[in-house]
Amino acid sequence: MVRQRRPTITDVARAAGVSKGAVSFALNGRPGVAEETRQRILAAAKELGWTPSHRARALSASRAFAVGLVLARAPELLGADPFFPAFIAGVERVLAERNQALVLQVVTNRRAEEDGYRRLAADGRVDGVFLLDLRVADPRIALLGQLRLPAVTLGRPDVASPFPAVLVDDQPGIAAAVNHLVELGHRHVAHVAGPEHFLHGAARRDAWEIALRAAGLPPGPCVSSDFSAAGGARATHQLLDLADPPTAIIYSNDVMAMAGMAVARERGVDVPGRLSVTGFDDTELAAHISPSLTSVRTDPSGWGRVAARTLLDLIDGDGGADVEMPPAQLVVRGSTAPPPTPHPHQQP
Amino acid sequence: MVRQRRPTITDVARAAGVSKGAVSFALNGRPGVAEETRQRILAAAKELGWTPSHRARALSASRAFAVGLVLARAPELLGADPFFPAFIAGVERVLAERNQALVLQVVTNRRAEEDGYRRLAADGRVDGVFLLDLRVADPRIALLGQLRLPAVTLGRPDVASPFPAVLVDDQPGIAAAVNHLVELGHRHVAHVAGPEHFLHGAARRDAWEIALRAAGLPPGPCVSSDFSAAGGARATHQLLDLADPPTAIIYSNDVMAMAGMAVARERGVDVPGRLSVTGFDDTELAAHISPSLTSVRTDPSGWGRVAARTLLDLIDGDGGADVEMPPAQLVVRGSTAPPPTPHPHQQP
DNA sequence: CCACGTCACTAAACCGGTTTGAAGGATGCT
DNA sequence: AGCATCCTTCAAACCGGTTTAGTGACGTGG
Repeated sequence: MVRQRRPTITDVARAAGVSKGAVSFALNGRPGVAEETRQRILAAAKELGWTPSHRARALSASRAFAVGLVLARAPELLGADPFFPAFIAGVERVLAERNQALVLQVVTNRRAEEDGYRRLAADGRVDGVFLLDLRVADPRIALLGQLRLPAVTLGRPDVASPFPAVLVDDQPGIAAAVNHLVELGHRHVAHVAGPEHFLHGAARRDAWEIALRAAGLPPGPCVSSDFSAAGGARATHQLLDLADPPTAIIYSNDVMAMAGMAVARERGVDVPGRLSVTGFDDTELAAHISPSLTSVRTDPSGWGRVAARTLLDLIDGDGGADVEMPPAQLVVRGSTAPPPTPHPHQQP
Repeated sequence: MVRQRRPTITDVARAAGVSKGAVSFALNGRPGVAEETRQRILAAAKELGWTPSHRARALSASRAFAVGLVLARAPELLGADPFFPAFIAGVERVLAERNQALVLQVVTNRRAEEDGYRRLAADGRVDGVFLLDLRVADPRIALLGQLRLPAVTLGRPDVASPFPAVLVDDQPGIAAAVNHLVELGHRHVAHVAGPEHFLHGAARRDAWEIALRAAGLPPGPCVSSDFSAAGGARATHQLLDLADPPTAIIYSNDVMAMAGMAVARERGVDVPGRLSVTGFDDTELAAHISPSLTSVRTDPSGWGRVAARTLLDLIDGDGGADVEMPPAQLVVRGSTAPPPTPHPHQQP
């Protein structure tokens, strides 16, 4: 026999010989239902294979039981970015436990991004959202406030924000990379940054500069790029074209670092013999290229878990406090080494 | 003045001096409403800033207005896989046009994957799903049939399937890679395959074998791996350890190919001088490593668009036919070259 | 002048849950 | 015995849309 229609709460009520209300109370473990009746109801529900309709519940509770994520990425970057899938995986783990769903929107430019949030809010598809890739003076903070959509930011915004933040500190990782290079003897350490309008891009740039100054060294040249392989290659050419090229380059992500290593190689600049290179993210591939890439290990999946927990707590009305994540760690591999020894006549 | 509560259809009806039903008819462009009245209603709606509640509509229409995607990936692969973000971007583009949402579930093992589909179906969160990474004798086909959940498969299943398929043919791409290598003079072409239980892994392996046989050559050694950099490195060591190592290796994805190139380099085997290498996916990084990677270009974003269209049409009751996608193209770069010339005493 | 069809619109039912207010029955206390 | 109290249960309202059945006004043809 084929089940034509999925059973409703009314069917269960009829089967158990009680009212709809009683079924609802029994299912949600609320007091006011005799234990014996509760058991009878639950048995009837199991018998009929009934699961409460998420749609009906959503309407009744005025809740979506879902959270949203709007992702704005240039199409060419989407595939290469290791952050976003891992972040989502972490988010999912928490959502699954709490029976919530993740509604994803991928857009390819900023204008569409704000529309994405608007749509999620207008439709009431989600109860809250994640705010990633914070930008300088990010307009989305105000937008979400205006849309009355709870949110959690990844990183601390540079504008006043009513939302809890999951604080990821890139600074120690970059500082560790700088110090590692300085200890190896480098005095001329350049940086290939991410886009300047991203807070994390700017933060890594600042961390690089501060760490160098703390070591008593002038910051070397810095080139802003876009996190893509093509961009990393371009930036590397720029740096190596300089009259006084750096002996080490700190890249703001692994993809640019890998492209940079290739550029160096094509130009006959040995890595790490004549140029040391560090990445950021510690992607799986970083350990498996040649030379293997010294990089800063981050934990996007862990951030996702914490961000999800924070957001759900915020939606439930408790919580709302910032959470500090452990700092990123430097993983030293084969792409960093002492700088080339100076020419003999320069030695003391 | 702060708007406390979002307006409902009742508010609009009252403002326009009509009934709820009239508002609904006007909004949905259905006949039976005088043009003048319709304008008045739409004006009132705009005035109040009313958007129909997606939740109420979902309950009433017994539709979720959303589609689902359950993604099963080992955690370590999540970041490196260029396919999935691009696919989703393509999907999103179509969904946004039609005001549908994408509900994502990421799980890390198969057991959880089936539960993922079960949950999506039980909650009625989605009206249909995408079925990716088809496996040999894939149990999910039967499961979805049983759950009465419309689906679209990416690739043609090897079991009877009631669902439309978006047909992606990896075969021409692999064949082109093989032929390219054969034309360069290679006679000993190995393959590093993806996991055997994936249909696309098996398909690429078969394509490699068939193309070699068609060229009158015996298939070289084949090692199954897991699409990860670590796996690609292991497989490459295995192949280079052979008494009669191949002069070319066709990898089933770019990540493994890149790791393989690194292994070769570490072992002092020049690429492409002594070993030619091809990848699959044509990730952005492929063009920016050294030597640049010859690879097979695929179009996951295009597949996503077509898959989304097909699924939405299926849900709407029309369509249901398979769609054939254009074959993948070989992109020749620096990692392939003629094989090393044989030792003099072997020459005629 | 009446029967009939058409059009514009309304009232009410419906989707499937949750929540509230009240009723009924058992128990305890005086 | 009478009354307050507690527990269990039910009926009905509610969430905010869509859809159907029905009503009144109007125009037309016989």
